[in-house]
Amino acid sequence: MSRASDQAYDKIRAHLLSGAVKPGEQLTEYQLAQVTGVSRTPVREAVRRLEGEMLLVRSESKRIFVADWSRDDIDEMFTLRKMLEGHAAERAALRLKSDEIDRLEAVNRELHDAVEHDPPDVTRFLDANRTFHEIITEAAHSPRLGQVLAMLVEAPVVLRTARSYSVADLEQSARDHDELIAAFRAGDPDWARAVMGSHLRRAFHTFAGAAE
Amino acid sequence: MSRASDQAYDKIRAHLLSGAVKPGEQLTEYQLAQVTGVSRTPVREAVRRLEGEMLLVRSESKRIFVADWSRDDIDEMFTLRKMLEGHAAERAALRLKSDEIDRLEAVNRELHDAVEHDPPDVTRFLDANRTFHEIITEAAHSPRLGQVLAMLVEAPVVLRTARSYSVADLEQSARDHDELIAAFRAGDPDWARAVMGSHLRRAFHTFAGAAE
DNA sequence: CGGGTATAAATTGTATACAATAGGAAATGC
DNA sequence: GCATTTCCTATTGTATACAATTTATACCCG
Repeated sequence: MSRASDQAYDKIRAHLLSGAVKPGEQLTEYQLAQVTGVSRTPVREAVRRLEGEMLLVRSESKRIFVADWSRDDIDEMFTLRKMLEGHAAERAALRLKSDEIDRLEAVNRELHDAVEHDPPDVTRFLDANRTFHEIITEAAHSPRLGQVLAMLVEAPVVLRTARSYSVADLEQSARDHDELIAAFRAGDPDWARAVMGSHLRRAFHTFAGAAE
Repeated sequence: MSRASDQAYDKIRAHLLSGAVKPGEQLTEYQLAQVTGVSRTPVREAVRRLEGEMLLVRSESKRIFVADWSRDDIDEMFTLRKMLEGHAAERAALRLKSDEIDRLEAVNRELHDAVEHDPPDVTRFLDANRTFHEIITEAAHSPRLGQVLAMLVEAPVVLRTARSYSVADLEQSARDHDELIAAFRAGDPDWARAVMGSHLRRAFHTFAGAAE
């Protein structure tokens, strides 16, 4: 994509995920143009993208607001992710080559490290986690699945500042990934789907706690 | 919705679905601005939306092309729809009130009429079909599911000009809908999901024939 | 001729000015 | 004092000019 609108997208997204702006808060194109240092034109494109990812929403009168997620919203979203990522895991189990699984293992080692750090490095955890899931989605060789998931995956992360991740949750996530890798090595699609399902359901309860 | 960008969206979309432009064909913003009668600015927004719905794609160098769907693409898309609309049907079976089911019946009568017309009125069929599925998605009360499905549902219709719908296919579709309505009346989510699954799989084979 | 390079054309990307619209505040009437 | 209308301001929407980038063409040299 274009340079300025990408820049705007990255900056606005980072801004939202940093927690510097609160859910429900209004944003204006002008304001975002100031912050990102580009004109309103590319800002508009970035905003549209972020709307697509449901990090921003528009009021009836087209004003821009930071998305505000209810517990039901989060439940719904994880239900969809469970379906779609479960499917992705199934396909990945049938397609992943051993060197790709090696890569998953490397990413998950990184993730383990982030968890064992004191205090746990949540940002590094989230980055590694994202990469881990992206590799699986990628391996499913299903471009539309990838596109659809892209708009679902990041959304709840906007809430991350609202909660303190418990070390136990992070550790369990890392262990889920370990088991997922085992399922991939075994080439067992049913196993992979099942692990992915429980992994995401647990994640839901972690996030849901933050939205009460 | 008389905003220029909405106008542009509707016109471009209709243009694509009319079959006036062929899959793989390049379009330019300037050209689309001429056709739609608005400036490039709203055209760009419309194009971005249609990209999101995967009716348009961009080359590596950001040029705009009419999406070209392979048989595998269509398969993948119907697989995703089966998952997501199956889920929607399940939820709808638990939530639909009898007056809403009445409405589904009315829409499906319209659909039957379109099929029995000689020759079958494919446009009316597709409109009624879209409405039918929208009511179900709506009844699922899952906004994100709705958003995700919106980008999947229309896409293969761009291929419709490439095939002649067989009357048998259309009739079977109408009967599938009848059975779906029965499942809703019974309030049986499993039945609803199963019918939706076979309905969409059949639809896949219908469309897949067009993409060979 | 063929290949590579310079040049022109086509296309998308960005900034900015202005238009349209919605929201809020002030003024008015009762 | 409260509701309603009017006007002003804030915000989004559109057109257009220009910049950047990519593709196509023409040209030169071997």
